Amino acid sequence: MVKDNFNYSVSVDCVIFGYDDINLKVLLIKRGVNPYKEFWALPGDLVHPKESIEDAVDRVLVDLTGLGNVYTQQVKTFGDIGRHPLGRVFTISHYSLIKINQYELSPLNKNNSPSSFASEAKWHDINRIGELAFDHNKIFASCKAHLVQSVQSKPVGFELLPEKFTLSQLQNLYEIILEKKFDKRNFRKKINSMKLLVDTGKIQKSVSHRPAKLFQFNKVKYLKLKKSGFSFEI
Amino acid sequence: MVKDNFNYSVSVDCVIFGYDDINLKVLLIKRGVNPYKEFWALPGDLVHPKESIEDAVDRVLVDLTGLGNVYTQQVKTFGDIGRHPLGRVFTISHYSLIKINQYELSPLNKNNSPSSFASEAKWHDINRIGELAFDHNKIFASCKAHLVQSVQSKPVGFELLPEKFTLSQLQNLYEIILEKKFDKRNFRKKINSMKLLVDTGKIQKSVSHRPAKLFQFNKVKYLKLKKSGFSFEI
DNA sequence: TCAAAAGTGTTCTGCATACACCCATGT
DNA sequence: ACATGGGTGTATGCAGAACACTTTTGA
Repeated sequence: MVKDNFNYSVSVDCVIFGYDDINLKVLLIKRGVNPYKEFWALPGDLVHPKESIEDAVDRVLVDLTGLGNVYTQQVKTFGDIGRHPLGRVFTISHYSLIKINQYELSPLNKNNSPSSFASEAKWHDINRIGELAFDHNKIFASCKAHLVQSVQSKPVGFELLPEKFTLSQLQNLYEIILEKKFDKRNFRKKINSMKLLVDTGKIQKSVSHRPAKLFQFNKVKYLKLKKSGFSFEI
Repeated sequence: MVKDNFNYSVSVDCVIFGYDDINLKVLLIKRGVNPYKEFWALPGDLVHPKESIEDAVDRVLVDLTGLGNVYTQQVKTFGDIGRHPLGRVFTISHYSLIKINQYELSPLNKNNSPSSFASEAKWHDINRIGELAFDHNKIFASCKAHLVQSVQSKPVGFELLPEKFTLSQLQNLYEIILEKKFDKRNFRKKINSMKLLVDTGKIQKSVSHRPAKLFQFNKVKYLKLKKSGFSFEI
């Protein structure tokens, strides 16, 4: 293996999902530099020489959102010859699920940071993202499809909800991701039968209707159950 | 983006699964060169400059097995800093499912071919693969886990069976991959209810017991059904 | 008192499970 | 004739689906 074989570049791209109680959103940046200046794009950056793939993803997330400790899933690597005009760049796509109410837009355009490519960052409704830079529409589609699969067999939906949430919020989230309606009573029966939610004893405030109970996801219990063969299914 | 950012190398690695009517097997090569000389390893090669990821995988497969048109699934990209002693090499792992009876060992050590790393290629029982080169044990584990998931929601098991197969072969395959037993009558009821197999009218020959009917998987019908919302579930 | 969403049980249907015997072939 | 795996049906239980009304709050 000679030096000639080390001519490629590798990046990570992140599909950052959030849920605002109405729709599923994705956080996009508007590119302030060429190529694809003024196009909306997935946030991402090159993997640095002394950094693992996971560290690069975390760096992008922290830099853009200020959030660490975020649920992240590697999805697929894209490396078509012409996908980047400046050379052969492979990009390892990921999606992250964040609690949108914890999100605060970081100041952009810090030097040498992933968001230094960006002139703006904004949440977009996942059904209205238009034409993105590079092959990012393809990447987004892969990540969305992966999320749809994942949410049905792993309790990852909770990563998109606040710490304390109502059953209607949970149901609405599933309805939006899976694009189908659930019967309220049957949905609650199923969730209840898993015994993974704990009633916090608190209720919603200042809603102009009967306030709903607030629940929390018991992750520790889930991990124990999983070890003994339990599988989460919606 | 300057030249400095193009210092990495990218390879593909393939977990090639086969099924010999008894066990699930993986095709490994014994490395004839350093690093990891004499270690068993997953077949793989660098992605060439003018070649897509998929083409690189196909090249590895054709070179080693002579088989084209093989079911292949990208799984995960590994790029830890120390994973390759000669530099930063990212590897995009895949698994392939082949009909083991179509497989013929190709002559090894052709120049400039993926198998030029190899002194030997051999099928290994998936439960007895020992310590592999690089991080290939981790890669194998990922691919195996992905296969286990996949086989339960997609009809990929048929890729491991001959064109015409018996229901017992099919059941045994699932039992081995999922490491659990099925009831013969219930298994057949389920398979039958999907109406995806066609009775070829032929039967086994030269078996010292009642010969079994041979079936074929109707892929065209599956693809149609899938479009209208059908989902394969074992 | 009205509007809005929360919360709650029962019936029915269909699918998963459990289970045992006869059949066709080669030796 | 015997050994080996092939092939088949029924009864039971459980989980998913369909379905409507009362409750609690803010305005």
